[in-house]
Order: sequence, then structure tokens, then C-alpha cells
Amino acid sequence: MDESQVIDALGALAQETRLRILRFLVTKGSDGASAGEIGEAVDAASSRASFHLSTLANAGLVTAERKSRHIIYRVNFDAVGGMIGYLINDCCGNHQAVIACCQIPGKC
Amino acid sequence: MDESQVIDALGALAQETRLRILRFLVTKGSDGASAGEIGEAVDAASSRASFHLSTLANAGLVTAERKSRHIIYRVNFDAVGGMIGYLINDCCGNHQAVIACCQIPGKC
DNA sequence: TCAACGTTTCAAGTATTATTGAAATAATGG
DNA sequence: CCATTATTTCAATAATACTTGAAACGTTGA
Repeated sequence: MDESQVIDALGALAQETRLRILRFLVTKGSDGASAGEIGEAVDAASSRASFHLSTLANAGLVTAERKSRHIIYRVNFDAVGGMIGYLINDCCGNHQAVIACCQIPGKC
Repeated sequence: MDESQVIDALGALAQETRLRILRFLVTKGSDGASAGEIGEAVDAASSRASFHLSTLANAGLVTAERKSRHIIYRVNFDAVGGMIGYLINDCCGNHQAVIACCQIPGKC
């Protein structure tokens, strides 16, 4: 994951609706959810949910797969992990205070 | 760290110059660096560096301390860790693929 | 094929953010 | 106190992003 990919991913998550979408999709795991279900869950019109989902997909943070009339969106956990790994390893030089937050759940 | 703080922090880092500033300040550790030195390091005019530094400071990611004619900026490692911890714990539900990136350096 | 459903695209308006250079502020040494 | 240095603020412009509703698209079942 290079710098510009990380910037895209950070920008994609720096928005209330999209952060909520990610949280919701995480709870759905590999089942994923359709755009309509997602829009309802985060209280957004379908066009708005679609817009934000395509932003997340462009940033690589979610995947889309058509299933009949629905399009199922899922979190791309590797991409989320890659972004976080970049922040920890490349950007923060594995600084102790940063690593502690990952190794001790609830610390930060 | 609550949702809106995390969104501010993510937005602050979702910009090339500011991400570079963070990386540079990480290498400086507790010594920190002045706005002029930072601007030179990231190839930005002083007014631009100042603007981005205040954005980072507003998001809590850096601290500012006047030392004689200079103002020394330092990374707030706790804030960076807090943001990352939020993503891992609250947002991603400690999903294995995400955690792996923190525990195995170089994995992602 | 046609109607219905879920989803995406589009256009217009609004808002936020980035950039630049100039002016203003703050602190120090002479 | 004044000149110098470091930094911030300001104003104007440009670019990017958000929201909304309507229209268009693709898929399915009748």
C-alpha cells in the first residue's frame, strides 16, 4: 500500500456517513449488505448511500458483488488493515505509544 | 476518543502535505521541529506549513510549544494511537485480518 | 416482452478545503 | 526602542466534496 492509496483510504473514512457504513459492514462480516439495507442502517437516501459506497469502493475499502437484483457490499478487511499497518509501520515508525493501542484493547 | 475526533484526525491526515509533516515529525521524536524547518522538509511555503500545522494541531495530532523565536511542533503519539485504536477496536471489532497488520510488522 | 424493483448516474446548488502572496503579530538581540 | 527573524492571519481564487431529487440503467418474475 503506497502513500496515495493510504490518503484515499483516510479521506474515504474521514466522513461521518462513510465511517458509519464501515462500522455497519464490519458487523455484517462476510455476509455483507445491500445498498438499500446500508442506506437504511445509516439513515441515508439510497443515492447518497450509493455515492458514499462508490467512494469507499474506489478507495478499496469495500467490495461490491451483484447477487440477483441486489448488490452486496462487504468490508475489505485487508485494505483496512493495510491502511492501519501503513500508519503504524511506515508512518509512525513503530513507536511504542502507537503500538500499545493495538496490542492492549481498550487502552486508547 | 469519540467518533467526531476520529473523523477530524482522519481528515487531517488525508492530505499529502500533512501526512508528510506527520512522517517528518515522527522522525524528530521528542525533539520536534519548528514550522520553518518543517516547511522546508516537506517543500511547502511557510504560510502553507503553518496552515497545515494548525489543522493537525486542531485535530490534536501535534502539539505546539514556543521556544524563543521558534515554535516547536511535536507529534502527539497518544492521539495517533488513539485514532488507530479506535479504528481497530471500536470500528473494526478487532477483526483478525486487521489486527494482524499491527502484530506482524511488514505484513500489510 | 413488460412491469417492478434495486441501484447508479446526473445536474445543480451549497459548502468546505487548498493555495498563494502580502500584511500583521510575537519575540529576541543590539 | 528598533531591526530582525519566525510565525500566523488574511483575502482572493481555485479546486474538491456533499446533498438532493429526478432520470436512467440493469435484473428479475410474470
